[in-house]
Amino acid sequence: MTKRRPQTQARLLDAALEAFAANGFGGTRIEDVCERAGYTRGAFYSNFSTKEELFFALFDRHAARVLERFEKQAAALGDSRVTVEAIAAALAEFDDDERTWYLVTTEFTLSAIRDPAAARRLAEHDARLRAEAVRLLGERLEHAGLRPRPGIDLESLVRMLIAIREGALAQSYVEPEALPPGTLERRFLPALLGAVTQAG
Amino acid sequence: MTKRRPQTQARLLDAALEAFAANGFGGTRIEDVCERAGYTRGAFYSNFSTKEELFFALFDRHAARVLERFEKQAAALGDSRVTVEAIAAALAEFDDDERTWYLVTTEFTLSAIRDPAAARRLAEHDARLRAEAVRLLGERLEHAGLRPRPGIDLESLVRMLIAIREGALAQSYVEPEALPPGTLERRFLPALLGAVTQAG
DNA sequence: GCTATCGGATACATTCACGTATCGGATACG
DNA sequence: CGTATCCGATACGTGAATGTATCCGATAGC
Repeated sequence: MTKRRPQTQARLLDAALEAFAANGFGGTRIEDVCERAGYTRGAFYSNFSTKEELFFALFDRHAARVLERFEKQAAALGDSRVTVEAIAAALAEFDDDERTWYLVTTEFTLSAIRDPAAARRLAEHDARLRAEAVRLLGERLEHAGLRPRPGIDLESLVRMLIAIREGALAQSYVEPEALPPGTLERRFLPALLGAVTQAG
Repeated sequence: MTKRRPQTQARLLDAALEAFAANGFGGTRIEDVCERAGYTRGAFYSNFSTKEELFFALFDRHAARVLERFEKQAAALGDSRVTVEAIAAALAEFDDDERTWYLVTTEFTLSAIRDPAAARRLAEHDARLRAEAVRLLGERLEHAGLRPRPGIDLESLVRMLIAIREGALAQSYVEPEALPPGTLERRFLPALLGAVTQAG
């Protein structure tokens, strides 16, 4: 019997995302999640056994969605012309719900740094995402008539771009008015990308 | 009467740092901190009123120490000659207890993103730290016979360097073997710094 | 449509962390 | 020294979040 079940789980996960983003993992009670989802704690314990399990389930769903969306974007871009500036501009754009994800994934990252099992899980997902990013960035550079300078591999470059994105977001969310998301990317990525690539 | 008092507070703060780094803010009980420090909860409530207060006290102490250390480094460097590579190398170095600080400050940042009051506090501290960094970087660049290219201000550049540092650390701590701390800095900072500065 | 099973609600007991109030020992001061 | 005050320990009460056990309604198979 499984008609309601997936829906219930999905709603609980949606609610958990909201709750964790609003109050953090430690700061949300199981009942918070249930209230947001429109259930009681009975429903929760019928579907999950601990708050941690819910957290991990949320991460897995989120990871799958991010990857899926990313693959679609990569596929959709096709053969369009690009420049270094265009690549930088694309990296300076942010979804509306980026903030919510940022809060939850960063907290997950923290737990992963403390817990080897979670770290493996996170590393695996990140590797898949990076592979897509490497593919996408490689295509874009090729279309722009560029290739990495000697000593620069795309994998590292992607890691660098991710680091910049995450680090810049942290500052932007602490001081949204002083540093709107994308500011640092727009200002520095063209120079950085130009410096690590060459014609060819 | 104040002989034991500062010592007790210091020990509680040390213990809190350990505990928060190990289990996160939400995940540590006040008693955890007291046990690590070798006291009972009575000592805690005699010195602090809430766990949040302890957290802020810890943060303030850390901020003061970092600033102090930073100023010393700036003073010690004096007029020595530098290159872009030397600056990059300096930014690629990490304390042993950097990891502990990273865990605690990142969690604090998350709470600050959620709470405007904490965000102001954090922004204030960060601004002081950035001001020192701007001064130091300006001196180093001058000694290297460089100045920022038009359109690049040092303040933004420092923000960028901090973003890179934090973002890279996150990846390094999740996969220490795949990406030891400093890897990305060594690989990309020379190019980045070279691209955003010019002789003068 | 009847029934067996499943999913979620309700009610309860328990655990756990918290905060306070009080006590005993140590320290600075006269 | 003696004493007043401060500091940390101990013991207790409280509230909140948790987990479980049971119940009721809904759903799928016959």
